[in-house]
Amino acid sequence: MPNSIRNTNDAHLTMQVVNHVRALIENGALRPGDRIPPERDFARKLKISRASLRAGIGHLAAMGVLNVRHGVGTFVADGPPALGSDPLALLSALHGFKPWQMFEARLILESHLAALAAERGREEHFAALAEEVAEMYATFHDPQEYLIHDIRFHRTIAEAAGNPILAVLMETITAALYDERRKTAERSKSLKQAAEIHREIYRAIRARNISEARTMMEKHLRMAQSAQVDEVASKPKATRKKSSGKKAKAAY
Amino acid sequence: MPNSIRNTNDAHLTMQVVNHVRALIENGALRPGDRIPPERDFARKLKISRASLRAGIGHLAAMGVLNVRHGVGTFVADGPPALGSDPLALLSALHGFKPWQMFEARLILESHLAALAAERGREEHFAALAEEVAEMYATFHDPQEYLIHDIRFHRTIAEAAGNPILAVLMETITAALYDERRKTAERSKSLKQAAEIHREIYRAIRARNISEARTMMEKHLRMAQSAQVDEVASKPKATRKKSSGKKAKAAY
DNA sequence: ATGGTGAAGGTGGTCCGACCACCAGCGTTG
DNA sequence: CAACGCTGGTGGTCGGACCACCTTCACCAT
Repeated sequence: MPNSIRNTNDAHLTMQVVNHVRALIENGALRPGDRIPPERDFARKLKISRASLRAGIGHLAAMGVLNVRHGVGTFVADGPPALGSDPLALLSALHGFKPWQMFEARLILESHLAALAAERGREEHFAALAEEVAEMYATFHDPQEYLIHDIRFHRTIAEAAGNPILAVLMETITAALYDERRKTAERSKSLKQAAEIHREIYRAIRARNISEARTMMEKHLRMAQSAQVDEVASKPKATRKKSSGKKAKAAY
Repeated sequence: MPNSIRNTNDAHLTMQVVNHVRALIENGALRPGDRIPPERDFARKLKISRASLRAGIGHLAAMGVLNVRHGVGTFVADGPPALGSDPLALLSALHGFKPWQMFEARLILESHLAALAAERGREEHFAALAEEVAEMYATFHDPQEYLIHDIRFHRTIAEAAGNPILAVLMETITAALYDERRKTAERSKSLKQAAEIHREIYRAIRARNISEARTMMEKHLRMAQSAQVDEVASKPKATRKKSSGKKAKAAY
């Protein structure tokens, strides 16, 4: 049985809810930021129980399409397109992604993004980039604050590249990457150095020097990688007691 | 409020379940293909209601980490790493991704993948690629069947590239892309032509000719794009009655 | 008036317990 | 020996009660 694409599992009703909402979005009845009806009403309207409706909403929320706020309501996601950070993190643990693979993926995406930004970026983007670079110089003594602008810088490049899909993919990877980075406060030494490179990237993009933008971005990311590569090696290998044939009665 | 990365919402208990399972996976207690305890038992073990547990499982299932089979049990995903196809399709509808952006993203990923495959691929991968190419030649009169091997060919390249993360991203995009493609049966004329190019890609990879592999893949994808670009243009623009200030009482 | 305070209503979150639908396995039956 | 059908276990659905959170607004003290 050559299951062509994907065995889109999931129960009937859950699927029904997902598709219903998808349809509402596709035909424009729901737009980013909009609020969906209260669960009780919506469930009644769809002729299903609230539990089933919630299952569907859960799926949409897990995929980052809906945004649920306790005591307020459920809304269609609006911010920068994103695909939930957890997914990749989970898959990472599941399939044993290596850090170098993460960096490689990021390198490929971001270098292209930089090139595209140099090619298609507009004045407003350049201004935003300059702003963030300035902020980085001003905060390289405060890793916490610096990181904010670092992220915004890369995010702005992705926006300037004019391809939201690539931007989403980049966000997904960097989110998974930062999960580890957030723990280790960077030395301000390398931060100042990083700010320098960010500035060069910015200049290359503004000058619409495509290959230079790509090259600089690659250089930057390689440095970032080697700077973070230290604090690894201490990952305890996943050990699993070879279940001795019988029941292992795991400690779930 | 500079929300750094993502506002990881979701309720307490749902989160608790997700993290619990994540922990089980990370420390090796759960591996791909394993089965998790029955919902009733698991819920009791975690001291939560079955409903809450199901909410958590729902999230994990939506992210493609768990695979629920009615009447059988819930399992940890094992197949080729994948990130659920719906998510991107949903985001697509939500943020109005253009087809050319999809193709651009795919082009970037797959061309790199082809290059990496030429660089790192092993004999076993080459053999599998040859197999699929042969199958394509044998089935170019049957679009349905052809598609299977087409997919497998690209998937094998991704595997040969040795970076599962990039493979996941590719799968995500192609899945969203095929959703539209499945509807339109391809002309066998172009399929035979496509088979030719696949063969050339294969030869380039086997010869470890990195730049040639990349170039051929780019060529192939560009042709595929223009071949599919026809059946567009008929997308009814999302119209939304500008709510006249009052309540619109939409037809959810 | 102004500003704080608390009650009310609406919304999502959790729980319970029952029942339905599906699947695999095994014994019975022809 | 093969086909049938029962049975146990598992996920799917239901409804309805109650909890937790947020917003609003009337009320009261300043």
